[in-house]
Amino acid sequence: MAEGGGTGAPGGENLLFLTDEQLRKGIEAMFFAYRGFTSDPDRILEKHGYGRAHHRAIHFINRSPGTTVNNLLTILGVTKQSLNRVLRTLVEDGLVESRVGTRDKRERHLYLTEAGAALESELSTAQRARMRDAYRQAGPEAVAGFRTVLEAMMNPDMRHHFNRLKESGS
Amino acid sequence: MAEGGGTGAPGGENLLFLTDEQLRKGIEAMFFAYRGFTSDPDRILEKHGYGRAHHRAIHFINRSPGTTVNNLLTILGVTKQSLNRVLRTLVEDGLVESRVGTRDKRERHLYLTEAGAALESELSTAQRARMRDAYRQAGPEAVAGFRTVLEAMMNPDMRHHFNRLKESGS
DNA sequence: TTGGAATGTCAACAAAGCTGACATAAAATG
DNA sequence: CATTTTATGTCAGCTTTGTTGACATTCCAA
Repeated sequence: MAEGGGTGAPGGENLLFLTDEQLRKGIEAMFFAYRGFTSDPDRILEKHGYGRAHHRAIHFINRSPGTTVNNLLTILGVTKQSLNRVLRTLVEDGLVESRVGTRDKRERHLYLTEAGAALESELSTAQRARMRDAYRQAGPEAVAGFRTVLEAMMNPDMRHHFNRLKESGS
Repeated sequence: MAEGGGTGAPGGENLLFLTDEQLRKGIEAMFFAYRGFTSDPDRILEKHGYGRAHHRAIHFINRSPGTTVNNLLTILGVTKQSLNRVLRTLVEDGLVESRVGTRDKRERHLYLTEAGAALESELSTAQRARMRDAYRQAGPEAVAGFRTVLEAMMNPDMRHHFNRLKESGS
């Protein structure tokens, strides 16, 4: 029944990792890590005259070829007007093809062109390389924990999108 | 000598967690989780008529009271002109106090006022609550892994700032 | 004391978010 | 079948927040 052994939390668990100070460090870690996470793609995008918004569109079009504007919208969580501006430049530049739907002509189905796939590959390769280095340094168990916490941090509808993407292949 | 056992990687380790597909999922998890991470503060900020940039400034001024504009600049990784605009509104609104340095009059030292501390607390409480829930769901070992991977993902100079912040208290 | 370096501010511009208005196609309703 | 309502996507204009360029002040070193 001793309280000094590190199990003084309600429920009998050790909750030292839940102190405000620990949580604050987690918040800052998230902030700084996200900066690292985006820095390599940002450099590449700048070279091509694009921004992070273009990257996101390209990523998810590659991930779900033939997806509609509306579907992309809910995944990205931006307004259609904002997405539209990005898509327009990508279509104009020949990186994305927008095909009018056959069943429902209101919809546009989006595909990467060869050039679009090339840029996607360049971005993805760089971002995966950083992820791979971090994973390798941290080891498999840390990676599992990383993924668990990230998933718990998502809003439910984001988690829904995330899990749907998980099922499909490349 | 069967290759199907999961130890077919060079070096004799199990590197299944480093497949392109795993890395891609990690990338997407990072994207969706960051959205969740920022969603609560964003709601609060909107209520007060501020943006994410204000939150970042408030957070790090609270974390290092008396910090200079230049120091804040390197931590936030934005241009001084961009930061200046944000700081000006915070000073005008009475959330931040900017004192001319005594030793070096070129410098401005930044402090939260009482009102600034109140907003910081509101933002921080919300963000910590989400972090706490995620940590609690995931458990202490997952949290350790989470932190390890995030730190490995940072750029070296960001990691430097991160570790310097860790040392100081609240 | 004078010239350069560091710090911070002002002005103008670009990227990417937002709301509002609108055109077109599909679906629902009479 | 005609008409209204709903869904999807586009165009215009505004806001936030990033950028570079020009500049004032202060410090330091020659």
